[in-house]
Amino acid sequence: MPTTTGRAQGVRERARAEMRTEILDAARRQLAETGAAALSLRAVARELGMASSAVYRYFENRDALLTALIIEAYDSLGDAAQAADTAQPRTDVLGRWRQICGAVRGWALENPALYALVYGSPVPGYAAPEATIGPGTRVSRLLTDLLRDSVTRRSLASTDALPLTPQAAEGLAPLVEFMGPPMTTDHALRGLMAWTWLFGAVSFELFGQLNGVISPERRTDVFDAQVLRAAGQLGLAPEQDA
Amino acid sequence: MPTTTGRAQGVRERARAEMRTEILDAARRQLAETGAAALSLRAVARELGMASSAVYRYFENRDALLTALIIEAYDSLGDAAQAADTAQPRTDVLGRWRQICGAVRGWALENPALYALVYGSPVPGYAAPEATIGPGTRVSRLLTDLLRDSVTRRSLASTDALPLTPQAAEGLAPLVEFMGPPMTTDHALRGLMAWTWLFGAVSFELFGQLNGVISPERRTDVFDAQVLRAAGQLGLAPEQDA
DNA sequence: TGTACATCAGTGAACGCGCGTTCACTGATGTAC
DNA sequence: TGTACATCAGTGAACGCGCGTTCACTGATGTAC
Repeated sequence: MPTTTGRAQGVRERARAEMRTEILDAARRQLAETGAAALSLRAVARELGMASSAVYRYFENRDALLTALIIEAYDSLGDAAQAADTAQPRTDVLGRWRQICGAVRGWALENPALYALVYGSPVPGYAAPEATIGPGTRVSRLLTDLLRDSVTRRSLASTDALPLTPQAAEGLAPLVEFMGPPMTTDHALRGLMAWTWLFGAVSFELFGQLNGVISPERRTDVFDAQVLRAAGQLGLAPEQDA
Repeated sequence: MPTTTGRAQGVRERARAEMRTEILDAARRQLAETGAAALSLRAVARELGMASSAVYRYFENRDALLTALIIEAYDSLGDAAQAADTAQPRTDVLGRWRQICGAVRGWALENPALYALVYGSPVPGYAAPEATIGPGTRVSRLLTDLLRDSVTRRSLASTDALPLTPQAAEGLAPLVEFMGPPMTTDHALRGLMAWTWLFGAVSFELFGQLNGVISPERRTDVFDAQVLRAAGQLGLAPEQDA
């Protein structure tokens, strides 16, 4: 029945969208202070000067708010990493790897609460819905594409593939499929380790595990050094590997 | 004034200690269900059938309970890793590395809530007191000792030390000191990456990041494969490195 | 060994607080004729 | 262009709940003589 004029509804919809982002902004701010588990609808509403019940016009419940924040986080991180990637010449795979790593770390340092939300311990009692899966794989997709470019350009040494048990190869099968041809099980294992290292390094730094281990003012330098070594182990910088 | 007979007080003290561990047990159980942020003194007391105020006879407040759990977690993990280490011949550095990694992962899978407590996102509003620092370094200490044994036994190749910027070396200085002589900056960087990878891998598995990436029933195999590769990169298995 | 006293574990009520969610409502904005 | 009606954002009170912490208390256990 709504034979929308388009313009008029547009105004209301725009107001709705604005209010929605205002709520998300406030929620993001609060996340930083209290953590995901203690994120409170009422506090969000309070910060915006509105009745807590009004938030329900925009989000079905607290979990829906959390889900929106998670998707936002994955998307924001994905954007940052992708921008860093495409700013490099496509052929400069080492440069792309370094830029992606730096972007992931930089984004995490700027948005520690959002990072913890998606890469920290799961929020108890909250099960991430399927809608978060897609955005969650954007960084992996970038790394995969990078690796594939390396392989097809022959700059990834194919000679030093190491042996693997059949069981391990079987376990890596979904990842090989995600990577797509012509990627092999060996590429999958290397990529998995690089990916694991990258987020392990960022998590360690953010979650305080490096305190007393790496001088705070030199963390970027140490991170960069690790990025280079990881590139060698990935096979991106053959002259460094062995 | 208390000219303790020793025996009598011993009874009371033993009862105290027992009650304390009962409270900690209940708290641990609850941690698994609700997460650290939602850990509740009242719920712990309820589970033990006592008044919530009684808990204050044993722990000054909620944070003190959390601190006790954190120390317990670090100690329990440290025990597991140490037992795995010492079960291997001291000269078998590769075997020790594999066992330590397996023990860390195994402990984490058995105690996911405790693992998340110490290696997950920090609990908002809770600042870990100094008492947690010592127990927190036990695994790093094991890995460091292992690396040193490798070096002194010459089974860690010293020829393939890669270049490092002075800034990165400076940042690694506290770690080099922690490792003690004769460890170098290169050893520190390698050790840091292995340590980062290990906990990154365990966190990814526990926090659900491997869902859809590695077949659940083959995760142990894939983990073992990574452990071997990491050993090569660490320099523990020279025949695999390069 | 027996008695007076001190210590201390545990109780239960109370404090003030914040939470998620529902619901009947008001009033402004948009729609249809 | 003007009017009757529908839609919908936002309100405020209420629901039932759980939380950490304090405090005066009771009664059992241990201590000193």
